[in-house]
Amino acid sequence: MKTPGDTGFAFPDWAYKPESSPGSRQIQLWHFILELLRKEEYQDVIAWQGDYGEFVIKDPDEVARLWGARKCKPQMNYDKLSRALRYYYNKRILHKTKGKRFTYKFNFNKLVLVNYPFIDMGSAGSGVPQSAPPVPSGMARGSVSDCSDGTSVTSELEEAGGGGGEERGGGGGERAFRSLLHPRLSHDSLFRVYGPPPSRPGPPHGPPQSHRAHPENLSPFPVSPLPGPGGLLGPTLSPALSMTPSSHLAYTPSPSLSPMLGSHFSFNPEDMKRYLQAHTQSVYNYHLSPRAFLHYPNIVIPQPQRPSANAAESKPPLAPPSHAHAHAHAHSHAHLPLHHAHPHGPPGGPPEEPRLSPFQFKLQPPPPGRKQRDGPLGSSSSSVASGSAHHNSSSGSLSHSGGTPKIKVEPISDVESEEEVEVTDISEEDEGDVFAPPHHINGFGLALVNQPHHPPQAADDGIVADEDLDEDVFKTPAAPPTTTTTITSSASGPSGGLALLGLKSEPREVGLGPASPGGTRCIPLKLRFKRRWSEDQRLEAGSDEADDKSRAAPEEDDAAAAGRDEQPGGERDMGAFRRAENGERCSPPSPLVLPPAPAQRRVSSELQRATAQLSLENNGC
DNA sequence: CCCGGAAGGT
DNA sequence: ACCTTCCGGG
Repeated sequence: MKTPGDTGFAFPDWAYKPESSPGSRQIQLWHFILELLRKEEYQDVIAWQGDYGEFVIKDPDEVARLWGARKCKPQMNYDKLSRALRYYYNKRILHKTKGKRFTYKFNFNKLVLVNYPFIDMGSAGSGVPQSAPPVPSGMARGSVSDCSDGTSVTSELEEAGGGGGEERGGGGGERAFRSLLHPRLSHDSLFRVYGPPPSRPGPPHGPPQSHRAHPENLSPFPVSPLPGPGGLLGPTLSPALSMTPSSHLAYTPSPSLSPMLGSHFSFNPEDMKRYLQAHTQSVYNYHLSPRAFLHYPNIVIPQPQRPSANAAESKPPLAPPSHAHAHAHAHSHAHLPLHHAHPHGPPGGPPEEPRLSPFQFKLQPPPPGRKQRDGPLGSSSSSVASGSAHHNSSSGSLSHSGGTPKIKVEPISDVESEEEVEVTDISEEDEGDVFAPPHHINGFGLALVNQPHHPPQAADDGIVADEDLDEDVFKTPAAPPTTTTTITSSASGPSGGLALLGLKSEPREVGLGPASPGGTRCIPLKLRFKRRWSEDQRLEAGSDEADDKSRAAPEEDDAAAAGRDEQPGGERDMGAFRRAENGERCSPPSPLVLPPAPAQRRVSSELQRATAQLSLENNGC
């Protein structure tokens, strides 16, 4: 298969780097796409379709026009826009779904937003049913504390599901969890679950095509773009992420959203803590690699535990009971289906005001898989394919070597292959400063998550040897361990900074206690990481991109989806661009935002929020 | 259509 | 960095 090299695994930096501070940067195309995807108004123009993260541009000219409007480039057209999209291939943000016209797919596999868990990819509307992640308190417990290391996510999950949920009484919810947690099922289940969107309730415009969708749902992997006989999936759903079902679960979207929206940021340590907690949990829950923490190296995250206090009521989400179907809830590990969603379908709904989103992602290119031409001279291309290599070690975070000519390597077929992770940056950051500037935190990033699927040892598929993978992984940068260590050790005072939570958290906090039995529990951290990583890799490898055809193995992808829309009204062409709205987008120094978030939201919710945040509504050229 | 190189802009 | 423009090739 692919070379080991590709192990990659990790998430690309770009995914992670928040960058842009609130006001600053310009909107990026992928953000914009995501934004459009999340709004129902644009369903006829661009919509999720098929696979997770896959979307189709139904009206290329319109999309181009919108983009051009946003960027004030009237000359924009699909040809140009598509060129820009192609650049994303290299960055791995997107890839093309071969065989389908105007169809692309976000490469969010396993990506989760980490830094700011607020993404909202969900549907737009108001409440996306799925949006909320359950994460009841129980989850929380599970998540982090399970084992001493935080790493043992897996077990946690299991536990949660099986054991103890407090929630059980809730009825269906429990089930859902289980599935979620179930290691094996997890992926499959995940996928299948949401298939049926409740069919958009009130599709304002939407054509009801969705019905057929189901057949596919079952299959974990929709697999290729072609859904097979049937064809497409529900149009509105966003494949990208699955949200949790949650209707029953009580998760509350918590106010967090609001905060962001409101634009108030707070700097309090408390808030920070919460935020961090949330983050942590997310990480744990989703099995993020430790790197996820890198962003805040010095911070220690408090343990997630406090469940719910707030959660309870803040947003009434959704959930019309009725439609929610059983399937729907299932899992969520990573994906949420989003879109469609409005519970009530408020097409006309009152437009909420638009908010701006302060944050944006910044991307960075991961691996250079590409080549660039050497020089003008033309050494005619040597195509060396060598490949292997990649950077070596250390740290240098940046490649200082200026001169090295790059070889053009063809990316091995695709995406998957390379991902090298650049650890470097991490290290940089970690080590770099202890005190991270506060704003550092701003921004959210994406991180890869592992899905829990299999228990550590079992490699069902037999895809790859774990060890090998591990090695690769580790080899890359050695950071992980280090990181871990660092984190752990650093516990610091709250004052200026928060302390990072050690990976290991104590169980007691959560209250979970010993309940967990998992087998893994006591594995050393390192091992765990390794395992986890291995798994990840394995998954990734498998999954990859073959979207077209190859993928048989299930994986999970997540994608982003859209989230709540903020203004339904007609923004469509006209108004939107022109109106000045608050114009706040530029908030300057924003410190950080701290959402009170309940900590445990799942990815989906995270994504949702983030998206929301992204709201790129800028206008005004 | 789709792919990417190249040059240029911000 | 991230496109935007242009363009030859498949």
